[in-house]
Amino acid sequence: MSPAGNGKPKRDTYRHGDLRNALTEAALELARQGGPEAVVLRAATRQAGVVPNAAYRHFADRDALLHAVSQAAMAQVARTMEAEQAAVPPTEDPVAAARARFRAVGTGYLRYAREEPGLFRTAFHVPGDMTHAADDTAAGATGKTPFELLGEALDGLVDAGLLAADRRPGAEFLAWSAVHGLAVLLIDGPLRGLPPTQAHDAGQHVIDMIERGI
Amino acid sequence: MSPAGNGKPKRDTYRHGDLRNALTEAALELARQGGPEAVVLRAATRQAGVVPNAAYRHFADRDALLHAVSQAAMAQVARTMEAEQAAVPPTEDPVAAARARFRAVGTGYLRYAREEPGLFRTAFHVPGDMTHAADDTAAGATGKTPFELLGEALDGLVDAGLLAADRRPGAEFLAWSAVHGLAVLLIDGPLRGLPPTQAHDAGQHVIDMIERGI
DNA sequence: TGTACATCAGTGAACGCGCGTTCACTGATGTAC
DNA sequence: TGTACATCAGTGAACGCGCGTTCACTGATGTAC
Repeated sequence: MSPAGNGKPKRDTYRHGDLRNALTEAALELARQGGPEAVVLRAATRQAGVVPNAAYRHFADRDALLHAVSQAAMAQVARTMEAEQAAVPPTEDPVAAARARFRAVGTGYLRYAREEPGLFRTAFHVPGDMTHAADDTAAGATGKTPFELLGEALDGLVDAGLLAADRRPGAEFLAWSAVHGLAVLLIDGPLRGLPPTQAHDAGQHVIDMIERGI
Repeated sequence: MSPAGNGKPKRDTYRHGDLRNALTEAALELARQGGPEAVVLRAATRQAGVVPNAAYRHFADRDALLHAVSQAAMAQVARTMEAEQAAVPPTEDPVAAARARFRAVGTGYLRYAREEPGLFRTAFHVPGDMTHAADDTAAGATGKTPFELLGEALDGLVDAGLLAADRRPGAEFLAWSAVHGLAVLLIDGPLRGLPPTQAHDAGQHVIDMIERGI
C-alpha cells in the first residue's frame, strides 16, 4: 500500500512543492471574503495545510504576502476591464468604437468593484504611489495596467475627435476619480446595498458625466 | 495640604465626571492619527486615565465608541463645508453666488479629506447606508449633513439656471462620486503624496468636470 | 442641619484569543563524484 | 549505477503582545427623611 512497503512515510508534508503559490491563493481567498485586514498569515498557512512559520520560506513577512495579493487583485481589475472591452460589439464606425472602448474601461472597473469588493479594496490598500498602479505585476492579460488601459482609451477619444487634445492631459485623474468614487461609495460607503440594476445605472450615469465633463 | 486634613483620599479617580466625553475625545484623536483601525478601546481609556472596562459604563462595546467617533467626524466634514461656503466673497450676482456655493461644497469636502485623512476615513468607515450620512448627529453647525449641503447647493444651481431641472434628480451621486473618488485616491490611493498645490488643482479640475458634466 | 441609605461610576484582576515572528531542528530531495 | 553529502523546505515549540470583554467589588456622591 504505502510507497516504502512496510510503513507510512514519516512525513508527507515535506516539499509541498508549490507553497508560495498555495499561500498566495489562500490569501487571495481571504482578501476576497474580508478585504485586506482579512489577509492573516496564519490563516493562509492553515488553509495550505502547513505550519505557520513555513510562510517565511516564501515571504519576508505578512506585508509581503499582502502585497502579492494586492498585485494579483490589481491584475484582475485590468483583466476585467479588458474583458469588458472585448465584449464590445464590433462596429464599422471608429468614433463609436473609441467611445465604446472608453466606456468599457469604466464599466469593467465598476463591475469588478461590485463583484469582488474585498479584492477591489485590497488592490488599493497597499503602499505605492501612482506608479504602483502602473506597475509590473499589476497588469492584465495584455500586459497593461488599469491605468494604462484608461490612458489608451482616452487617447482613442482624442483620435476619434471626441476629446479635444488640449483636454487630454490629466484626464485620467478626472475619469478615474469619478469612477473610483462611485465604486467606493457602492461597496464601502453610503451607497452600499443599492440594488445591482440601480448600481449599474449609477455607473452609466457617472460615465455619462465623465464623457460630458472631461 | 490634603482636603481631608490628615491623609490623601483613598481614590481620586472616582467620578471622572465627563468620561464619555473624554473617551470620545481620545478616540477621535486616535482616529485622527490612524483611521478607524486605530480606535482601540483600551487606548482610549488609557488616554482618559481610567481602567479599560470603565468604558463599558458609557459605551456598549468598541463598535459603539467607533460609531460615536464616526458621527463626530462626519459632522466635522459638514462644518468644513459650511466654513468654505462662509468664506466665499459676497457678490451681487446670484448666479455667481450659486456657483460659488456649489464649488465650496466640493472644495470643503476635499480640504477636510486632505487635512484630516484619518478622520475622513473614519467618517465613512461605519455601517450605515445613505441615510447614515444624512443622519442626526452627522450634522454641522447649521444642522445639515454633508449630503444635505450638497443637495441644497445643487438646488441653488437649478434656481440660478445653471443646471437644467431634469438633470437635477440623482445629481448628488454624480458630484459626490467624483469628489469622493479624488479624495480617496489622494489620501489612500495612488495619488497619495501629490504635493498640496497639485492636489488642490486636481480638486478644482474635478469640480470643473462636475459642473460641465452633471 | 444631620444621618442613613441607595445608586452607580470607576476599580482590580482575570479570561481566552489569535496574532506575527523567532529558534533550533529534521529529513526528503537533488547533485557530485 | 551507486553512494556520500549539502541544501533548504517545512516542523515543532515557544515567545510576547495587546486586544475586547466579564466578574465581583468599593466607596464617593446625591437624596430622602
